[in-house]
Amino acid sequence: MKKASLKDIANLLNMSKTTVSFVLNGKGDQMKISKSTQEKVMEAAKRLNYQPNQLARSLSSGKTNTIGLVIPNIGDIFYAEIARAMEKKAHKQGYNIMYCSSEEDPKREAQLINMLKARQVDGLIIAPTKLDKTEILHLKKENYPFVLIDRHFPKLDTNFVITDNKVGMHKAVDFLIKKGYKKIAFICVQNYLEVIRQRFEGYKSALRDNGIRFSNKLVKEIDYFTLEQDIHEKLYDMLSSNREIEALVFATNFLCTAGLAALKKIGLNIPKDIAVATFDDRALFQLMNPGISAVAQPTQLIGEKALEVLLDEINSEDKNPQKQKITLEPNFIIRDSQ
Amino acid sequence: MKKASLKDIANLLNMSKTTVSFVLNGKGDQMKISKSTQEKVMEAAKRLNYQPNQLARSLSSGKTNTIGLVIPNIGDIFYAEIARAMEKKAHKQGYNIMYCSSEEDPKREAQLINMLKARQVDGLIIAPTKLDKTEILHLKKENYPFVLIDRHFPKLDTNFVITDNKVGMHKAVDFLIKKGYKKIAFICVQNYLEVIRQRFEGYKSALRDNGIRFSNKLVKEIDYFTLEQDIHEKLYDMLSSNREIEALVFATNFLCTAGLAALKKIGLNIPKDIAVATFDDRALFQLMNPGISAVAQPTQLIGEKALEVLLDEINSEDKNPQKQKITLEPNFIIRDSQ
DNA sequence: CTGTTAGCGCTTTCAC
DNA sequence: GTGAAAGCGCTAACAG
Repeated sequence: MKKASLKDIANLLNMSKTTVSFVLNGKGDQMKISKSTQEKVMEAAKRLNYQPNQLARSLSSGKTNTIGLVIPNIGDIFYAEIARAMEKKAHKQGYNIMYCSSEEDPKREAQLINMLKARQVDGLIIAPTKLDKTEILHLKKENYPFVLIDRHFPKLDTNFVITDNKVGMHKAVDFLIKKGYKKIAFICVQNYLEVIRQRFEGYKSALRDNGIRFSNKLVKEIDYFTLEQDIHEKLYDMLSSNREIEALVFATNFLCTAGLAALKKIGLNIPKDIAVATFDDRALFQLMNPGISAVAQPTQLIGEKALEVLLDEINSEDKNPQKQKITLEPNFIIRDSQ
Repeated sequence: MKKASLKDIANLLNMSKTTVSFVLNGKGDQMKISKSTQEKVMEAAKRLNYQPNQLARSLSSGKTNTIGLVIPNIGDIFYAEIARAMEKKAHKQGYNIMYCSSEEDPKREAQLINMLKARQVDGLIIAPTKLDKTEILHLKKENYPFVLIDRHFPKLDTNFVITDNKVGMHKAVDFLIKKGYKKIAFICVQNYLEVIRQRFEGYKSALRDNGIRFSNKLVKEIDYFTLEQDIHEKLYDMLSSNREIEALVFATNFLCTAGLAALKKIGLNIPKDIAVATFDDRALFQLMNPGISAVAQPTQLIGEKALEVLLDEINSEDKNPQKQKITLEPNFIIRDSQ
């Protein structure tokens, strides 16, 4: 049997589509449609198993009640958690999320954004992959509602929800120092993004606040593409030429996992031989032995806030409302790695 | 500036929408539209930054080129990998995936399926949460194209792509036994699905094949909703009251991660004090120390196959084609946890 | 080669 | 209280 449409049920009941539409949209009373008519409509709808066609509805109303989410990688638990929190909240407000994973590919990201726009999503939430702003500038120019998460462009006036990378790293390093560690090395990636730069700032400021002199020798930049090997070499060199290094702070979770593997190979014991802390928490760090202390970002809050900001903008009367710039504070989770 | 529509560019060029539509859809040559006209159209489209409205297009054509994917949990890497493989393949064929996570809630699942249908997705791929078949029966009755993954209903004639759970678990347990372990406990969830039942079968058949007597005492059912706590208590009870248990086999990856955390708290060393193996692999299990041996499902294949089957059905001339039932064989990956 | 026209299924204004 | 009719933006059969 073919799917029933508004028209079908109108025909069946010898009424107009208008009436049926009103009733089905709960505007029956408001439009003063008689109880009996309303009942007939509801009954027929149920009997025909009527399901409104969202496409038609959206085309007509100009609203899809869908928001698009573009993240670099669904497989990454960090983004998965954000997505989940967002979805839950969205659902409560009658919105659906359309997730897309750009797989860290800027081209794919651009495609996805366009696909979502073509599908007329009411707004976008994006964790941009690259420093390439063109796509974002486009959205801005078109006045398309969107909010950036995780990463943002300091010079652009856009909505964003990020975590305070500097503060997070400061917390970690400060804690180590208070624990008595003084020679603390900072391990990061080469050619780093804004995010990493801020973490670096946090590292330096923690040293400064505690009266410890910063030394460039304690900073190691690792090549992302030969991660495992490079980190092993650099750590080995640094640790054997500089016996006094007491702690390692990693700028990202993947650096930490690679670094831990390297330490294991080198034969160093945590925390006996060397202390460790990292930015970005992972289930792994909790399960490991010893547990690795980590700066955890408030993923749930990020997801919820981002959605909130977006819906604010979507539902705003103001055509071009003030952009909301939200920076959340991360937590340092203390485990047994120092 | 308002978004440009087909009509806008037709008006601008003093042509009909038809012509413009044909050109923009690449049917220009086929419709023998003059080169000059085509160029004019393309140029205007570019200049106006024309982006077709998919809603309108789909409403008119009856095709959305979107397929809906309903999984129990995006946060689960198992589904994330399936989704990713599927997405990649879909993209190549010009389809988009709309992911939805039911959060293991049957009500939510039903809602999502209906939402996706309302959005006129061309087909559905579903990892059903529960044993309640009503939603699935509905789809079947309506002849809506869909394929089940991961879990299925043996008695229903539907497309599905699953892995052979029994064989997978048999491989794991058999390996442990061959390694010399005899007292092997099976840890699963309460109220389990068909999937778990099959894994349980695999466990029992491996014991049987090796002449080991099955004991109910070695089976622990954990409450999904208080996982962490419950698994800790039950493992603690079991292991302290039954010192001879030599190995733990987990029925799912989340049971295993929770179980490992519990073992760590209890203070047991793997594999010295106790051996471990699990169904479902995760990156985590490889990174950990020791690496955890695991039955790996061919997630990528599942994703690709499921999509293939679905597209077959969608594009089939036959209104009610033969259902494809695909069972893939999992691998047991040996690491250092025994 | 290009234009006219009738939908797709729904919303909503205006009229009776 | 209810209906007619104009659109939303696009496709595609048909006409010329």
